[in-house]
Amino acid sequence: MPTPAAFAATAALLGEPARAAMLQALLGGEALTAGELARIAGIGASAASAHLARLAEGGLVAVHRQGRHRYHRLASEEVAAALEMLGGLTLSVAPRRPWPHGEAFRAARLCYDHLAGRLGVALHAALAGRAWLRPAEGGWETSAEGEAGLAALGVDLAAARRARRLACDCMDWSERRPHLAGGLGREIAACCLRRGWVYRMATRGEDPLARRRLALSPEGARRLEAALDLRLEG
Amino acid sequence: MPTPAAFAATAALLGEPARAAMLQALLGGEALTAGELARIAGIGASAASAHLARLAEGGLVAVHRQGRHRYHRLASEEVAAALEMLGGLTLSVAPRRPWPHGEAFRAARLCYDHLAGRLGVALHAALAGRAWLRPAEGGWETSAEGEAGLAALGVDLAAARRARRLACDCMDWSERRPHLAGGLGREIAACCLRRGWVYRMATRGEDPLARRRLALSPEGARRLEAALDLRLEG
DNA sequence: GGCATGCTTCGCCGCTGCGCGGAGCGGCGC
DNA sequence: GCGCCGCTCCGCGCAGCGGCGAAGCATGCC
Repeated sequence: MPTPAAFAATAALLGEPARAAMLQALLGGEALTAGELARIAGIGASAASAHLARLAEGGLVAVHRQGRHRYHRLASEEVAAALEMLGGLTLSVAPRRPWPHGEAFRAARLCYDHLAGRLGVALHAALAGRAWLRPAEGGWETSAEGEAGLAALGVDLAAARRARRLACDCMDWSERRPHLAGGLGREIAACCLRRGWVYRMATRGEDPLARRRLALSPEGARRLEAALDLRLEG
Repeated sequence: MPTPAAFAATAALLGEPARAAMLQALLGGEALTAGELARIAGIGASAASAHLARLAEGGLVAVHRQGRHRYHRLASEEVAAALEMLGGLTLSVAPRRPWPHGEAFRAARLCYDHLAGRLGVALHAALAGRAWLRPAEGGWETSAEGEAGLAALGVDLAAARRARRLACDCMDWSERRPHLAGGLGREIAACCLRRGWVYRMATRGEDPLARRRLALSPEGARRLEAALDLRLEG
């Protein structure tokens, strides 16, 4: 456990409206430029630059320069998990009027780079319940059936294994049960998006939350049910 | 997902050193008076009072007056889970020099009112692995064997069922796997403490973190191994 | 009743830090 | 080369917040 001072320093980075807006936008998993983030946060370029410098210094975002743009993304999935958890806490301690994205968010969304919401939780339960995954040190490992099944779905297992962790739990604030994160969570999400089984409900627009909302296509529902007996009531 | 402003307001409550110190102290699960918290945070009584009022207003702590004392505790286990997760994030983004409690904290500690660390994670794995628990809506439910086994250990199942949630996961920052929270998690911890199977390594002292550290007694190790085949390398 | 204790309220002060505008720097395209 | 664009650095002003001490209120003890 860190010292209170170090803990507070990290929390303070999240506790400022402009930075919070930027981080929430980055939870969509896309890398965004400083200018986009400034517009999202509703502040000028210079203020945004200072905020992003502090977030990078604090290890919460990673920067990647490309030409005259600077692309920012969350530094790790720990950051994403903490943001999700704090978002859930905020909803539970400060029950506000229903937020426009609330219900749709609960069905299916991206949590940084992996699937969350009822879809993500159901997928996690199906993978563990059918023994495609089994508990391992620090998370989960794939079983033989799991490897075969995932490969048949088109998941890039080699890419998943290159991640720092193959598979681990990420707490889902809306379902209060874990969904799958780690390299495998990322690759499953990438596979579903690539094959059109799930798709973003908005690809552009100034609202950063809208881009995180996902919908399951009929094809996707069919394939997931066939492979994993996964059924969503929605 | 909350609005960025609401999210930031909650995070800002955590992002102030004095408040962070108070909240970390409350993670020990004991209710503390305003005066104790002021001393822990190293500030005067009036400043502490203002901070505690804001924490209560924000829904992070609950207050219970008893005579001329005001006892404060964390408002819910969601708060505890978020604090633990942010603590883990802080350690991972700002790897500091080893903190005196670091290693001992990883072995066994209290996370608000339930067991955490290697002990907590091993217990969770043992309960699920031996099918004393099975997945349910919003967390876990007990199986018939589980109820018999837990009752034989001396866990007060009736008290556990009175909680808002019987059993759910709480992410363990040091092990990166879930341990057991909810009413059952609380009662298991209470049972182990009551029977002397685990004990606090410090019951008094100004260091709030020291009180969270737990040790497993030889008797406790024996009983848990007999009942659940639970073995800790330590 | 009288006094000590625990906590809160109030008023004040000082500082941190957020935001802006302007200038500076580097990359890109005509 | 020149101009445009994205981003960063500098200096300024302002506001919010955290800290303290003194006073006020409630509770408990003798």
